[in-house]
Amino acid sequence: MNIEKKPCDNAYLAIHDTLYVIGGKWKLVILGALVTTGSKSFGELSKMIDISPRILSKELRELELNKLITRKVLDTKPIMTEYSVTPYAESLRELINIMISWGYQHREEIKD
Amino acid sequence: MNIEKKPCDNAYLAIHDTLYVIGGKWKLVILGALVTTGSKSFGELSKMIDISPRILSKELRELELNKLITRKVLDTKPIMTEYSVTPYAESLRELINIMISWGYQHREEIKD
DNA sequence: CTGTATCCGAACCGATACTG
DNA sequence: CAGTATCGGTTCGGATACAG
Repeated sequence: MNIEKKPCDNAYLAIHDTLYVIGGKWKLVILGALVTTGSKSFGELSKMIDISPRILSKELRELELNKLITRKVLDTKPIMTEYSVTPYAESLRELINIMISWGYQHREEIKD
Repeated sequence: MNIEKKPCDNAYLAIHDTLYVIGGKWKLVILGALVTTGSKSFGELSKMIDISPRILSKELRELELNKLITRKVLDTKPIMTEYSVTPYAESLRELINIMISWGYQHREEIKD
């Protein structure tokens, strides 16, 4: 997907691309949680953002594929994992912060 | 929705709120088109971003409800419309610009 | 031209049970 | 604890025809 586009790509196509990577109901929420509160285990994330394991698993896999997070298996018993944002994901920090403040602000705006 | 949330809202909930307003496959693409290239008619938007009329209509209605765009009916024959971003939507311009540049940049990043 | 109505397949996603 | 398998419901969205 998003391949075979004309070279004369323009702005809204770039937005399309971005949405393809971090769009959907959960990816930015997950990244936001990791960015603002640091690395988390699978279970911590699951509770924190109230998402079912099936979906969380899928989303984390996709984020990892896009090099936005890393998965580390801890040598515990039973096994535990640790998900962290990559340095590359730092490039999204500004985007995430804007989303957060816009969310707060919009809730006020809509009160009418 | 997104009402009845606890007052101790936190970052990922704010992101959730933002995504509720401008999330989905099309809203930011539409806003991006309007922000970067100015007001457009229904048909222009439809061609520009390659979206079916049914979806476009629905998305525009929702954006209007959230006070992000305005719809103006022109006194032509046959009738035409003009969709524009509101001043309020300017608060999203920064977000949109980041999305655009991130989209371009990510395409490079992923080339491996 | 600007939408709406209908149809219908695809994607999404939540719950739950279960394996290692 | 971490994650997968299965199931089923809901939403999404594309195509098309059509009405004002």
